[in-house]
Amino acid sequence: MASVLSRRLGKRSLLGTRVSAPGALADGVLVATQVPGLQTDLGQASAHTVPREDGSCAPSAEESSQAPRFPSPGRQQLCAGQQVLVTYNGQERAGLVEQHNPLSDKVKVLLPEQGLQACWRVQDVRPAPLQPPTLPAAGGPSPAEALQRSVSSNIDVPKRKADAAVEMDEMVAAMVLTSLSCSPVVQSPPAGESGIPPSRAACDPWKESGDVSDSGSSTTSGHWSGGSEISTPSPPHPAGSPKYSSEALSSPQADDGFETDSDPFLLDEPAPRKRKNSVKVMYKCLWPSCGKVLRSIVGIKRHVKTQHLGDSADSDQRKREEDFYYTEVQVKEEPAPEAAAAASPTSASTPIIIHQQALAKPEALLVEQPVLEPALASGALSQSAPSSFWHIQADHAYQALPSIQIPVSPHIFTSISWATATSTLPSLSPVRSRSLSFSEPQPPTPMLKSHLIVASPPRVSIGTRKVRGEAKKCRKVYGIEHRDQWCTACRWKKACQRFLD
DNA sequence: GCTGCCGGGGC
DNA sequence: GCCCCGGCAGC
Repeated sequence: MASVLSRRLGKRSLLGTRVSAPGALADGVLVATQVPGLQTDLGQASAHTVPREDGSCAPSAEESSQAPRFPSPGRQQLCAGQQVLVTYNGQERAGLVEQHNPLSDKVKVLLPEQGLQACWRVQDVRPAPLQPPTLPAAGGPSPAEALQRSVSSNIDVPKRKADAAVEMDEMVAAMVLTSLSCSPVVQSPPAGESGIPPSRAACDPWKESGDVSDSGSSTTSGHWSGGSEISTPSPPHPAGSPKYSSEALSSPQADDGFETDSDPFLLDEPAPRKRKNSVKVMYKCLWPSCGKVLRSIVGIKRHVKTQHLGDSADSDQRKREEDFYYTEVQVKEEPAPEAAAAASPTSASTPIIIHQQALAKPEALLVEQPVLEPALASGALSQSAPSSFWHIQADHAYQALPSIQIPVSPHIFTSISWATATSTLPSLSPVRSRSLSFSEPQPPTPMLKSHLIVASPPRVSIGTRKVRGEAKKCRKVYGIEHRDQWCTACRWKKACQRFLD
């Protein structure tokens, strides 16, 4: 258990770097390595690392607090296979660079002597031929300094026993808050889409890809995080980086933005308020006979821009126009086997398209994620005229009506009866015969401004009170004296849900 | 009058 | 959201 806790703490630690020794220690569990006799004060040690905006850590004690916290221009770039020296167990060890992640300044080093791999911060790794540990270069750190620097890689592994749970709770709380700050729920309304700040836009792929694993340290898409679980999770990047975006794109979970099971932060956690009844906002292309549905604004914008508007148009004008060619739709997150069966192969076989536009603006670097969720039933829409989902939701639990999404054209006078919906959702009560009708005053053009179209069943009965059902009701069956056996609706003097007509 | 249930309201 | 109830309408 202690090891598990330690492991969880390791994965959740935001404070710095851990060193794991999977080969030398049992089961590859992350174990804090400490330099003997160099028990540094935690507060002092933590001053050695300052989290930067890109999720990496930079030494700040030596580089002075007034110095700008940017990567030093002379930061060493290590290449794979390069021989380096690292401090391991208080001793200098020769190792081979396996990977160097410049963004997070982490270097994956293979220690042949110990037969293990581990991650070091780049400043704790010294190229072997250039900087022998016992021969500090001119202006280089003294041996004492070198030792102190080496300690910084271990600063975040104090012996935590009693307050470990408390700290973990704090970390979890921080993660939750962090993720909430980018959660779709708080997403700004579409009216402000065009004014999305870059940071905001950069935040979208993170939340929409649903894959926040290795968000900070793993920016090379699969190379860095492969194998050991050494990578340290870091908070989401406030400012998006191209590499980061591409990483999110190539995530294997890119087809399910809400699948957070792989989230290392939440691993082994009791499912936190699962997405029951969660509604997801997606964006549908309104271009005639397109109907593509993407989960990010930037994705749909780029889709419209590249696929329909073309690149030749003036960029400003294009940016304005593309807003007209998509709409926001709400998607209920729930398994819908019927919808999945009805989905056309178009949606089922849609490949994941990754756009790598190194020179484009940051938002254009976000992945275009075709919707693969069967619940969306996008297959039925993908090749149809512009349409929207009417998200209909029962307003009372006793009505036991699952919310349904009925694709209709917003431009056509539409009349939907609940009986129609029953055909696709058998669990719906056929009793409901209220008609749902609405007409769109807008001209029949695809120029539909992005609106969140959410319609609930009209509460006003259209003049006709529901015809009394023929079936026996709970009242008749059980009698007044057994009122507790009535269905809830009957108890509440609502339409009986047990004995449907 | 009995019954079903809509709409409203309290908590 | 859960629960109750007044009141309306069909029988």
